Amino acid sequence: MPKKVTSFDVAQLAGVSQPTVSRALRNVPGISPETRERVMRAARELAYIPSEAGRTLSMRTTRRIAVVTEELTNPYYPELVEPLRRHLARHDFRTVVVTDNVEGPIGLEALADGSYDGVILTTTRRRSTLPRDLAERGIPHVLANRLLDRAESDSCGFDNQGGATAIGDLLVELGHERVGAVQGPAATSTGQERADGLDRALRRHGVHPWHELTRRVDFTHDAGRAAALDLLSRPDRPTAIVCGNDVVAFGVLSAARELGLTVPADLTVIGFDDIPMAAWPLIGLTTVHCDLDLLARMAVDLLLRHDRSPDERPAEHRVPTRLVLRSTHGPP
Amino acid sequence: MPKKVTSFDVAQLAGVSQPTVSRALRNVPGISPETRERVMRAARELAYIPSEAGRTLSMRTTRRIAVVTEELTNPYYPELVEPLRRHLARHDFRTVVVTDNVEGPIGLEALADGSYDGVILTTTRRRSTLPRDLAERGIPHVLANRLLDRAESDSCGFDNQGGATAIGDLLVELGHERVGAVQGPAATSTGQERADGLDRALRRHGVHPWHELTRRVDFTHDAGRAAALDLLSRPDRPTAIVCGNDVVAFGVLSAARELGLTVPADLTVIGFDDIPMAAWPLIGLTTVHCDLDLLARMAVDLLLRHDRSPDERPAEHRVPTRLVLRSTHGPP
DNA sequence: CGGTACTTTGCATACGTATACTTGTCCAAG
DNA sequence: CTTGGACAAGTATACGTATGCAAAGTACCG
Repeated sequence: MPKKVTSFDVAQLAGVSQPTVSRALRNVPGISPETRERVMRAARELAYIPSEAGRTLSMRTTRRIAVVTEELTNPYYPELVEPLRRHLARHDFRTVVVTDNVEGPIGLEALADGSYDGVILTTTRRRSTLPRDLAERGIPHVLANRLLDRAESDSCGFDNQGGATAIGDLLVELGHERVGAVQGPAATSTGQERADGLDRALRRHGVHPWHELTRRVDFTHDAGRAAALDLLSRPDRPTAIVCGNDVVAFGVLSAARELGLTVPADLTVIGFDDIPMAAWPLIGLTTVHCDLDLLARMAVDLLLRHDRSPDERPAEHRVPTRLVLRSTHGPP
Repeated sequence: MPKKVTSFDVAQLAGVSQPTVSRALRNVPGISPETRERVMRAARELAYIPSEAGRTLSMRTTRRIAVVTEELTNPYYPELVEPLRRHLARHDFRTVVVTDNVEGPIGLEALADGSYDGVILTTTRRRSTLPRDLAERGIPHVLANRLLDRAESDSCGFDNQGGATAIGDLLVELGHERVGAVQGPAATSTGQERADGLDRALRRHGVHPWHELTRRVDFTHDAGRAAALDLLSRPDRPTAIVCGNDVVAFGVLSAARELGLTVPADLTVIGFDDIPMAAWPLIGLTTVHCDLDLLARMAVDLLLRHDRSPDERPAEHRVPTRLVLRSTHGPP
C-alpha cells in the first residue's frame, strides 16, 4: 500500500516549504504566480489530497453539519434531508445524517465531539434537553419541522394548526360526522398540534370529535395500517380518517384495501405533508402541502446567520401550509 | 461561549498527566484503579468529550465508512443504507452517506481525504474508474448491488439473471406474448443484467422479445411513468410490463391508473427488488425479492475482512433472488 | 545611495490525542 | 543488602495542516 502523501511531500518536490504549499493550494494571496504554479504541478503529480483531519484540527472547523433524523426508510425524512443537503452544499457545507431513536436516542457525545460545525434537529421531542445541551456547549443548532414546548433554540416548522383547520373545514363541508383520526405521538409537536388543530376545527363547526375514533401512533406505514384496521372493524366505523402525516395515511389506505373498502366512496383519507409519493397517480392522496424546500432553506439560514446578538430571543418561524385536493376525499 | 475542554484540562483537574487521561478513559491496562476513578470523575465533572479530529489525526483511523448512493429520495437507497448502517454499527463503525450523481459524479477527493476508513459503493457504473482509484490509494472498498464489467474489486450483488428468468417463466406461463419492458440504464450492471436476463428467458420459451416495446430509463418513479405512458398509448400496447426495479414499477402503475387501465386485468406489472413499499397492501406489487439485509452483511464482511492476501483475486458474490407473487400479475 | 515599504517565503508553533520510551517505585528473590 | 522485575505514570513526540511572525529580497522614492 502506498503511504499517504502529505503537504511536506509536495513541498519537497516543489522545492518550497510546507506552509507555502498550504497557502498556494488554497489561493491565499501573497504567493507569486510562478511558485503557485510549481506547487500545483507538484500536487497534481503526487495526486495529493489534503488531510481532512489535519485541517480540522488546525482550523477547528469541519464544514460539516449533522442532520439528526429518524430512520431513513421512513420516506418522510429523505424528503427533508435532501433539500437540507442542497442548501447546505450551497454554503459549502457537507451534510452528515445522524440516525436517532434506533438503538436509543442520539447522545450528546456523537454530536459534540467536534465532528460538526452545527446541528439540525428534525426529530426532537417536545421536552428534549438536547437543544439545551448543545447551547451550553456553544454548538450552533436549529430545530426544523418539530418544535420544543419552550422556545429555547432557533426553530422553524409548519403551520400545522392552519393545515388541520383546513382539513376540518373540508370534512364538514363534505358532510362527514363520524371523523376518525390516526394522529402522531403526543410527545412530538407535529403530532400534538395537528391533533389539537383538528379537534378545534371540528368543534368550531359544531361537530363533536369522537375520541374513541382517535388513535396515536408512530409516523409509520405499519402503525397507520394497524390503527386503521382497528378503527375500520368497529360497527360505528368512521366515514373519514385524518392522518398524522402522509406515511400514516398510506398505511390507512393499505388497511382500507385489505378490508375491501373503496376510497373515497367508502372512506375518506386525508394526509399531511404532501411528500412526492402522495402525488403519484397510483396513490393520489388528498393532503396538506408543506414546502420542505422552504423549510430547509429557513433552517439553514437560521443555522448559519452570524448577526445573532447574544441576548436575542430564539426565533420561531412558521411556514404556511395549504390543502391539496386529490382523489381520496369525498362525501360520506 | 465556553471554550472547549481538552484532555489537558481533565489531567490538570485530576492531578495527572494528559497521557494518563487518554489511557484511563479508554480502559487501557496499566492504570491503577484509583487513578482511573479519579480521572473519570474529573472527566465527568468537566463534561469532557474527546475530540474526534485529534483522535483521527493521531490514530490515522476514523471508524467511519462512506456509503456512496444516489439521492435518498429514491426509496431504494434508504432500504440498502439502513442495513449497511446496522451491520457497520455492529462493528463500531459510523456510516456516512455520500450522495453521488447529483451535482456531477462523486470525486475521489471527497472519499480519499482521510475522512473514511473504507467505502461502500452502491451506484457504480459498469466502467467507472473510481474503484481502481481507491485501490491505488490503498483505501478498502467494496461494491454492493452494482458490479463492474471487469472484476477489479471485491463486490457483491443479486442474481439478476435468475430473477429475470423467473419473471420470464411466469409471463410465458400466464400466456403473455406482447411483453413490454421499462428497464434500467445500460450503463449499470443491474439495468443490463435484468434486461438481458429477460430477453434470454423469453427467447428460450420461443417468445420473441419486442424491442419496440422496451425502454431504458433511470431508476425513478417519474421515468417509469413517462415510459409507460408512451408504451401504453401504442395501438399494439403490451399486456405486461417488466420493470427495472420496484420504483420504476410504481411509476408504471401510476401511468396505468392515469390511463384508466385496471391492474392486473388490463395489464400485468412486475417489479424487481421487493422493497417494503412493494408489499404494502395498497400496492401489492408482484416482484423479485432481493435480501438487502444479507447483501449488506456480505458487503460489510468483505469490506472489513483482514485475511486478504495481496495477490488474491477479487471476490464476487451473488445473492439468490426469488419471485414474490402478489396482485399485479394475471393472464393477458 | 540610503532608507522605506511591500512582496514573498520560511520558521516556529498550535490544534488534541495516542503511544514509544523512560523514569521511578515497590517488592521479592538471591 | 543488592538486584531484577513488575507495575504506574510521566516525558517526548508524532499525526497533517494552518497561521503569526520574522527574514529576505525587491522596488521605489528622495
